[in-house]
Amino acid sequence: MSDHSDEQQYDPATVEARWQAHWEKDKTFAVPEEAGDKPKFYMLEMFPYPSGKLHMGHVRNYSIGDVMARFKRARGFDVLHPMGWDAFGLPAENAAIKRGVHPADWTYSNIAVMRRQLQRLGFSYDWDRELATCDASYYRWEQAVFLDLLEKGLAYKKGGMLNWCESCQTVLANEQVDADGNCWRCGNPVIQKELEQWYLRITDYAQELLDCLGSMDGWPNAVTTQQVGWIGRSTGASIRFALSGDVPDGSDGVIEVFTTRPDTLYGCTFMSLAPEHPLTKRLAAGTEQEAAVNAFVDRMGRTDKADRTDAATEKEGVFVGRYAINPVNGREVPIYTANFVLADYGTGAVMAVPAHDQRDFEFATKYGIDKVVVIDPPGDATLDASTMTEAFVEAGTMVNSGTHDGTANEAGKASVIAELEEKDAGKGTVNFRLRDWGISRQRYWGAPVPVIYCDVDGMVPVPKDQLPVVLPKDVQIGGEGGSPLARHEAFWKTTCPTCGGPARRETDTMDTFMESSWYFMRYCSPHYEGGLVDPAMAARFLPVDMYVGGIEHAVMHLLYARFYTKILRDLGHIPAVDEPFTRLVCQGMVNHESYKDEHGEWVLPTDIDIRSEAVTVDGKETVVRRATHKETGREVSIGRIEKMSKSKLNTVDPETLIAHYGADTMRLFCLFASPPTKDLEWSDAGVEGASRFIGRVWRLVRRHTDALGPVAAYSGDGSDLDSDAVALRRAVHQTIVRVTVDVEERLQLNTAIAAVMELVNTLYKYEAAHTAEIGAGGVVSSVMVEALETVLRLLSPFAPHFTNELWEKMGRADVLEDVSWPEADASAAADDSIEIVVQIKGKKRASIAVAANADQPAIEAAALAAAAKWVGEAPPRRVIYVPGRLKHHSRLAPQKGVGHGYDRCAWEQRETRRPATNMTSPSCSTG
RNA sequence: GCCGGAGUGGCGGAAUCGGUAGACGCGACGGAUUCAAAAUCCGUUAUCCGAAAGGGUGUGUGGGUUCGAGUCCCACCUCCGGCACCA
Repeated sequence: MSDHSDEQQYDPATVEARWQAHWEKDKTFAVPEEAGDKPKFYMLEMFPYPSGKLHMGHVRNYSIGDVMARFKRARGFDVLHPMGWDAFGLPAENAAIKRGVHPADWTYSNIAVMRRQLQRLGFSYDWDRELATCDASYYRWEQAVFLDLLEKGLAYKKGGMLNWCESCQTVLANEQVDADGNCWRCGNPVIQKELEQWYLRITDYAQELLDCLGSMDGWPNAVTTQQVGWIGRSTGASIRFALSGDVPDGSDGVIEVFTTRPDTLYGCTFMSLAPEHPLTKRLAAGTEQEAAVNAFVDRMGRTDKADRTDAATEKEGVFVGRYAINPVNGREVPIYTANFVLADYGTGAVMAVPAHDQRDFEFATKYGIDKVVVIDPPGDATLDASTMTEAFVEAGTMVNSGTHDGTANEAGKASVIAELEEKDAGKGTVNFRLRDWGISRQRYWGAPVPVIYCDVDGMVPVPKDQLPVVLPKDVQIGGEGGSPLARHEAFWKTTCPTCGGPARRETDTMDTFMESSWYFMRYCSPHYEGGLVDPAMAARFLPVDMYVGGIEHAVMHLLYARFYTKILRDLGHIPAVDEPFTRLVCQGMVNHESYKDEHGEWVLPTDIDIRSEAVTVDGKETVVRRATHKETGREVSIGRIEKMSKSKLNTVDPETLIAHYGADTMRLFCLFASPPTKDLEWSDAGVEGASRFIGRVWRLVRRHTDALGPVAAYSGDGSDLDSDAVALRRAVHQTIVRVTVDVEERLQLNTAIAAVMELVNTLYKYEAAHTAEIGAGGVVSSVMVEALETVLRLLSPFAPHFTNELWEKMGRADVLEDVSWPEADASAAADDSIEIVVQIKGKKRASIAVAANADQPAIEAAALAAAAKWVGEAPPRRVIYVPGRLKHHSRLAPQKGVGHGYDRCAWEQRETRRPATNMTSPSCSTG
């Protein structure tokens, strides 16, 4: 009610709106057109899918990025910090089916909502660079690149068994099927379906994609190791086995296998083909096995791939009725087809060595096939195939292997390959687990593949001057299956660019990961008409210096984007860029407690009341949190802390919280509650704490602006200050160092905020002890102003609204976005007195305060005196002096003029303390 | 099974190069202010023994290296993430 308290009370809604309007009007975050003297910094966060509204994960992701963008700006960089929309994709189509909204309308209205939410959070984006991947002005360049890839043979069409999601009605790339064989997006089971589709030859780049990982120091280990595993390089040999007997139709009489164990070739006793291998049925044709093989292959074709390739599935197979000849020992081995052999890895055929491969062992045991030992364990032991219970897969010495006998098996790999090469029956080779990237999607809401089919000329690329192939808006989107484009005659009916005759357009659209593979390039020159990126702007801004996003994209988006970067480099668009993202930060998940009622149903956090109760358990008093339902009053059980998800009803809505607390509070909480790379546990009490801190700073600054009016910050050398003021300045300048290191080097934003909180606590104490002096307007006032200004400057990247408001209230004419990052004054930050901890045998026994410039003998003397009680009369046997140890700054106490421990002195006096007669110290001896 | 990551007070988390474990925040408790409450401000808060001074114990478990270990080494346990019949 009183005007004074209103003035002291911080009102986020009005203050934040004011600054957001200012940034928008002023285009504060636009990058200068021309590159000047400043270095560039390209700060990027993964752009969102416009699903409807922001969730907490977005708030956290973008808060982290915004701190870095604003910090780098203050550090003197030209910061490129764009935002846009990953706007193609299935949810738009599903919404259309469910609610009758057109995907475009749904998408653009979601974008409008989410853009407003982002602006409401005060992020420092250059909105003039905003892009949406569903705009034809964006995807036309993707289509142009596709045509280049087609020309170079890097894009091709191939039929085969594909991952198909029945629920999404489309194919999926291998990366998009999770470990349980479910769709990455909808979670429904993925089945196999025979289809033709478009692929990009990512396998051509497998080696480079792998090689570069080794030097990508700015990426988290978790991501690079995942990518290494996904690429899955293995070295071995390809070996040609000739068929025994007459050669069946359609075969050149040879079956090639890939193995990583050429050293076991002499132990090969059969061969296994994938059921889908082109020779499987042909080999069986005309033999008495024909019917059995056909039945087996057909049955496998109907079996779910996830089940078939589950390691727990029992191995089974059928003899195909023919034999192959082992090229090194001439042994005739039976050929089987087996369920566990994968058609799309290696050649789809494997040589089987049951004694040294567990899968082959199980298969051979089941079907009574010979086992031949060719590797014996190190030492004198020899293996007996008839008594083995499992395959011997470890290193050993080669036996039964002709001239290789006695060779260590590792060396034998090379010598067997040499023998194969000599006999022209094989060679050393490398295989990758990575498969080509399937990019066709049988859906509407994506970028059309720019290709036309003509009965006369076959597949004809759309001429570049006819791009873009625009996605038509007037489509019938229904759930009846098949792509809406395939039912849209005006779209697919066209004429052949070559012969002018009637032709049909490709109705597949591209995987949305295509768009997200190069959007960061388009941001460099989003309105450029001459190509996908203006070469000058690409040269100026690429690569991205820091990229922040979720780890769920470790092998999908992040692998595709790396591949696409290399493609575009080789096409000449970005000649100097090998890798897109110099530093990658994967932020942790946002988690929240989950709640269930007595029926085991999930309950919303907003529907319950939580209270703490003191209870006595086993005579010990502890605090227990209990929850009750607001409406029913029934007890609700507090469950595990889980990732926020709609299904568990444990989400919190950013919009509501922003309306209540303001953007600064939300940002501060997200950044303070845990370091960026770790999971964050949502806590309403924690949000309150962040809000309280802002209020605390607000009141502190307002008290002084009211009392003092504009006062210049202290600029002297400290010689005119008393010890308390010197100590205060020391705290200020030490905080500058801490925050700078935490943000710039460690990306430890939580401790950066904690450091400012400490400084604010110190200021409160100083204020209480020196009210009169501060109000007097003299040098002490200016020291206080220096401190307050520093707090605002250090806090501005985290909470830019209220800091700007206070900056203005302090009488500053500029805005914090134009104020450079504070520089610490080394002499002001230096301690005059430091605390030394004295350890005896590693235990802390005393601590002494010494002058910062005290030399070692003086410190040792003081330490000895302080530790006299422990050392006794005899001199210590050994003194360890550890200079220059910076310890945490937690014990700052400016009023007392006590510094903090930079040095340490440890004492050891093993023998003198414990006489040799002490039997409990056998290791001691009298010197 | 293989590959990553993590385990620290009642809770979220600090501890930068092997050198004072528990910064900062939350919660709790006490005090000030208030008619009262909220808000705010101040203080206490790992644990055990002790009136205190002081001391013992303590970073998932068990060993080891070191004057000294949350931090390094060895062997485990638990949880999270990824991959998994890739020959």
